[in-house]
Amino acid sequence: MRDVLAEAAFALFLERGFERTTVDDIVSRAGVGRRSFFRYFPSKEDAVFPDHERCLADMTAFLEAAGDAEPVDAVCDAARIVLRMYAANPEFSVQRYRLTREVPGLRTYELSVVRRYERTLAGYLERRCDGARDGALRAEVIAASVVAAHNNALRSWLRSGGEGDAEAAVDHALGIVRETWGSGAGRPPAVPAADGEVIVMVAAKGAPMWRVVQQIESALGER
Amino acid sequence: MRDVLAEAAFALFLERGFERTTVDDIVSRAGVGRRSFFRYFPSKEDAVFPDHERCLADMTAFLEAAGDAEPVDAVCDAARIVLRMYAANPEFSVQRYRLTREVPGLRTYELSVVRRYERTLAGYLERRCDGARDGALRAEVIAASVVAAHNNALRSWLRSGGEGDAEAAVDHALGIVRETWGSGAGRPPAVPAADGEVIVMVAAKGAPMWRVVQQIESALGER
DNA sequence: AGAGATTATGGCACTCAGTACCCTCTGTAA
DNA sequence: TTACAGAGGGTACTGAGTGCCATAATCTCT
Repeated sequence: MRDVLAEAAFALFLERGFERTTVDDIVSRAGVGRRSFFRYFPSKEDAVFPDHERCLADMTAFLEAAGDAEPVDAVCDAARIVLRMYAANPEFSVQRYRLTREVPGLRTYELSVVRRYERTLAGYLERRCDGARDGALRAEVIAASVVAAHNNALRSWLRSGGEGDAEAAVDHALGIVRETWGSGAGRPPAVPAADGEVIVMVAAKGAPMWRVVQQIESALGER
Repeated sequence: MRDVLAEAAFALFLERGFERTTVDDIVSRAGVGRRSFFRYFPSKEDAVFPDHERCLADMTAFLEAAGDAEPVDAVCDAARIVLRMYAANPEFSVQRYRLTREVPGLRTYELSVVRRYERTLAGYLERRCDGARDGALRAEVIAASVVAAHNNALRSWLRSGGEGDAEAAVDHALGIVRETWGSGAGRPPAVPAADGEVIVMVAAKGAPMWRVVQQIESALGER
């Protein structure tokens, strides 16, 4: 029944637009009572995102099971759960994206959903950084970075009409975040016992941090 | 008149709560017609944030005038404009914060406002990184980081009841972002001509990037 | 099977935000 | 004075969302 309603709603939204479709239109197409609509969806907007609630639960469960994995890696992997939900139905996702772009009410609704993902990630990071200096701050900033990177890649995939490899695009975007916030987010693990190998780096004074990191990483990669 | 309405609305929201206050209540306290309310505020929520529109315009103007300042510094300074708006009326800001925490509709509205700030910052960064590798992606991630850091500090100041130095808290939070995304965001400037001074760093293989950056910075700071 | 309880669904009436349309009042220019 | 413009006010309407109750389907226990 939930599915019937969501399908009827989405079809009508595509035909006449979101705002020019009333709840009465939806329930009459679905052949159910008006009251039932609000039993399954607290608002008209919810019918456009019928699967986010479950996805959020998946993400929460994933992070609870994440154990002692590297925290930034864990939240990046958690973000990929969302991507996979979109990628599972490319046509639907693309149509919904176009709809959302045009309807301010849906944009706002989507923001509130994204915020919940972000809070979930930040909460996990905060737990993992418990007690570290600026733990909560770092957790929120990293979560925001992960979400922004994920959404940037996701949206450009959606804008392209669902062509190309969404996973690869998101991997690349998240790669930048991981490079930057690396494995030191939160409780910095003790520097692992080196096997004697060291890096010697020479950089000009005033060189931007970002370049420094890149140079170190490429040096590590070339070995 | 706008001010009269906003004041009447806010007073009632504090007394009875946001949802239990109707627009009719507001206009009758303000002594104006119902229709006039919607002339000044497109929605009931807007009456709670009467100054964001102007603040957004200020931010846009600031960034337009920013010229060739270091981009990350510029967006951090732009974010401080928002802080100053809050800090200008601590009592009001704190009360509004408490109200917003409790009313889902206001939280959502606030998200849409925050998003507009973020888009403004990201747009500026994108223009400044024009053509750089992953320019748009970096711009969005940096903007999200700045907003998250700013909001984290702002909110903890608001939670404390407006005590303490908000500017200092935000400076510290933004400092972390600047350390991280440094002056390399976007079009990385040519490494400045060094005056012969170099840094030599030794780190264990596998050391987290974040620690590496910290060590370099503390070495720079100790000189 | 059948009484009783529980749950899903439908219907009705209501509140209230937001909008379209039109009216009045006030000030200004010719 | 008339012509006009623009700010404010009033009325009626649409449509989302809610509370309440009636009804049908399903489950449970004996």
